[in-house]
Amino acid sequence: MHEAYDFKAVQDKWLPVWDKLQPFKSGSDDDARPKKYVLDMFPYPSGDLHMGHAEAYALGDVIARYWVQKGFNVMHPIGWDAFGLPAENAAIKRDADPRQWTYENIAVQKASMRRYACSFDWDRTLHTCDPEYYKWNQWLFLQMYNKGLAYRKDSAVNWCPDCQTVLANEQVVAGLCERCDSAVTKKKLNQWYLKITDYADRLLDDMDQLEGKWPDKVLTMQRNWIGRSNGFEVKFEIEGEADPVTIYTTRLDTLHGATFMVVAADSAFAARLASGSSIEGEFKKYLDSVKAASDIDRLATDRPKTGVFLNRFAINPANGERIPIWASDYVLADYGTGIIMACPAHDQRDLDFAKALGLPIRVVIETGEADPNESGVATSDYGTLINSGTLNGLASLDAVEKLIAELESKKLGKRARNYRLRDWLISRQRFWGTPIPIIHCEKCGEVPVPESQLPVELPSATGLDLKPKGSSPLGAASDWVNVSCPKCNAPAKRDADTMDTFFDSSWYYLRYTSVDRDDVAFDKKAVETWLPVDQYVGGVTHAILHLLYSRFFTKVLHDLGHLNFTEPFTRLLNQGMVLMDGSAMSKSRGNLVKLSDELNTHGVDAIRVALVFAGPPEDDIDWSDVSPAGSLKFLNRAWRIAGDISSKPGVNFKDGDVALRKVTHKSLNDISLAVESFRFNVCIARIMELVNATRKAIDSGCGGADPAVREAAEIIAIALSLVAPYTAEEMWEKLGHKPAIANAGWPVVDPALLEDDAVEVVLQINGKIIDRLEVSPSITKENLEIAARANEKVAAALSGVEVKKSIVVAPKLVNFVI
RNA sequence: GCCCCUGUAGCCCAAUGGCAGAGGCAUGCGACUUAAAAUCGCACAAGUGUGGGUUCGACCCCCACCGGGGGCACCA
Repeated sequence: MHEAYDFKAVQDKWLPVWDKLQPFKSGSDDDARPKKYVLDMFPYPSGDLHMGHAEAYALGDVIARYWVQKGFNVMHPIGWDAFGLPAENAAIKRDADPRQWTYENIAVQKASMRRYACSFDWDRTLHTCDPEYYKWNQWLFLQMYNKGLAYRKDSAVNWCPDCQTVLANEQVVAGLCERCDSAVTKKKLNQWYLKITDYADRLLDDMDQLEGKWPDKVLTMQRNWIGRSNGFEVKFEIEGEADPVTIYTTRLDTLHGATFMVVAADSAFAARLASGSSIEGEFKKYLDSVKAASDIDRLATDRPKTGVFLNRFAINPANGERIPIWASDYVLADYGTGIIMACPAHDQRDLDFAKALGLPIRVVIETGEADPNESGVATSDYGTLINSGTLNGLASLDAVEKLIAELESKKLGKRARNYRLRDWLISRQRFWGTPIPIIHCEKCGEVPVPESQLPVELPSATGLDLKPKGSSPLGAASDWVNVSCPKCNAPAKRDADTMDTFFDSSWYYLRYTSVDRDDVAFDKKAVETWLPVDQYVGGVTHAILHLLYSRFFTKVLHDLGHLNFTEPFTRLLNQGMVLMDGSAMSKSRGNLVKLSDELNTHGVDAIRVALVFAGPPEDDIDWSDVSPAGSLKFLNRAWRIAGDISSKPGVNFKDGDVALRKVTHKSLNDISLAVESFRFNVCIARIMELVNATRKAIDSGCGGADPAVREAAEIIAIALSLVAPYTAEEMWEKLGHKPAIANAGWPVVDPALLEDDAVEVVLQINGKIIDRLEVSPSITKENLEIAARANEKVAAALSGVEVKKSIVVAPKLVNFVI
């Protein structure tokens, strides 16, 4: 009778030992070993860790621990994304300082991570809410400010009425606040922006080097988000205006079909065209109705088109035609020039508008499809030009070339590009974030805080009303906000807004290299040693926001001379979500599975194994399909093997049972391949297989004293150390070794043992299997065919018939076509 | 509406174009037990969503459709 495996005792036994040995402390910058930087997305400290964290960190851990075993100098750090609204909301509820809530939660999560046995280097950790960290946010902001990459402007911004703060475009999902699901409205405000649009082309083009290393899904999402469009700008004269206006189109070939012009109703240009004219009242009424509509209304695609005629006319430069100008909300003020030429026959939106308001529709491209006048469906394919004067008969693309040449020579048009991407709005009217290091002086205007005065620390929250009210709570901290101008010493005020917390996370991966430095954001040599990140692991929820911003920051810092690379994350793994009964776990849904409960019931290792084994890492896991009890059973079986080994450590494995050794080395080979290709579920299946084979060898094969059995057990322990570190360490001790198994080294596969003595070859006639044959794996094609023809059943089938073709794949199959 | 991913035993999942099954869960039977749980052993099952095509040969490649998931959705 075996003693029972007591996971609780094993956990309590090894944790303090590892704390002392620190098996995952990364080496210094001049370590001779090749480096690997494995990075998990850092958590937001809202309460304790949950199932999603458990999965993500288990996966990252497999990778980090594997490279440690392989002898790499691995850096695997963790920190906390510690600024943000939840801390502030919790503080408001409890009338406390957000600091307290945040640091308490960090302590809770850190303790959980230690128990969860994450292979983090605890000497490299950071909290973005520490002044030692956000000082460098401010420094970075000023670097960008000095380069003109951070600027202020007035514009209608996304406003969340619930959070009482502005949102970046990326934080608005289908018209709703991504955080609280409130309907987002527009508000005219003066705000800080980062000029990410300057980097649009590079952000797009550099994705070529990420191809195959990042999930296609993420690359596609980023490409869509940037939304580069290649087209043309064309100037149109306006009757009664001195200067022509410019429109943007991707379909220059349809220029002759432009039967009207539409300007964005909420643009300054529309207001100017309307002002003082007879339709001004009507226009204002329309504009008011447009402004009242929420984003959700605007986004409804089946919404009927509306607009108002501005009683003005433009001249189509292609044919001199006088076309009416309308204002409508289906044209966006902040894309292109906010003015379009409308070609209803070949653009569905324009067609819908023309039909709704009774405007002419002229087909100018013959595509062979039904006439849009009758079908109501715009024909958007390229084709042959008609109704287009001298261009008639030309193919679309030829017409474009001819037109652009003419327009260019008359300075009426040129090739142009547009992007869906907008500049990144970073100011937030909240307390718990990085203060923007700018002082507003009546005389000098915006004055950057001198570098020597950084950080601009947040004042104490005591006495401040943190409740959202549309302006930053910092504005009320009079001791803090009132300062003298660094330039002229006159009384001035600090900028009271704080930065979007995505600013914090856009460069934290650089800071890990230099957490103990207070004189620089990051040490150049350390960064050049460790970066770029070799493997980044995190949720697909950050496919656009965080990953796009981080790529942007890396390029900016590169251009400023601080980095020698332009992409921060070489490889990216997106783990799936952990669901319960088909939907995301949440307290309100009542389907929340508490991680701490599961850990108490089944132990850390069993939970880690269960999560990793549940399926491919990028797939969602349904917890109702997961069996932590089954995982614990498996760990038990593995652990018992260590107790059944009766040979001494150091015994020569070469003297062991060859059959088992072959299984062992085949498994080892498969395990390595599976880990390196992120098929961690397969990796565990292979370990299970090896455990089963070893069990059999002990019970009914070569027995527990055979060196091959020890070899198998040691390889099981080391492979298991990637996923189930406690069980592995316990096995390692039982096998007579000293801790830590994390540093045992990855066993080397003996290629000679991967060769089978004999393999089974399939014999087919016309693709149908008629027999099997045992042959040597090194058999030649010729010999295999001879052997196949000699087979009784084959010979019988082939006798008297003509073999049209024989396919011989050594050493797998022979197929005779008759 | 457009684009992408996906569909294999009751369930989760494996299978460089070459014997559909590696592993697990669940289930059934047996061993141990006074009994049960745990444990151990054995067994069970699909012809790969549907219809075409390419190929000597297709879960794998191509086309269409169906179901599931995701992204984009007035960006001219």
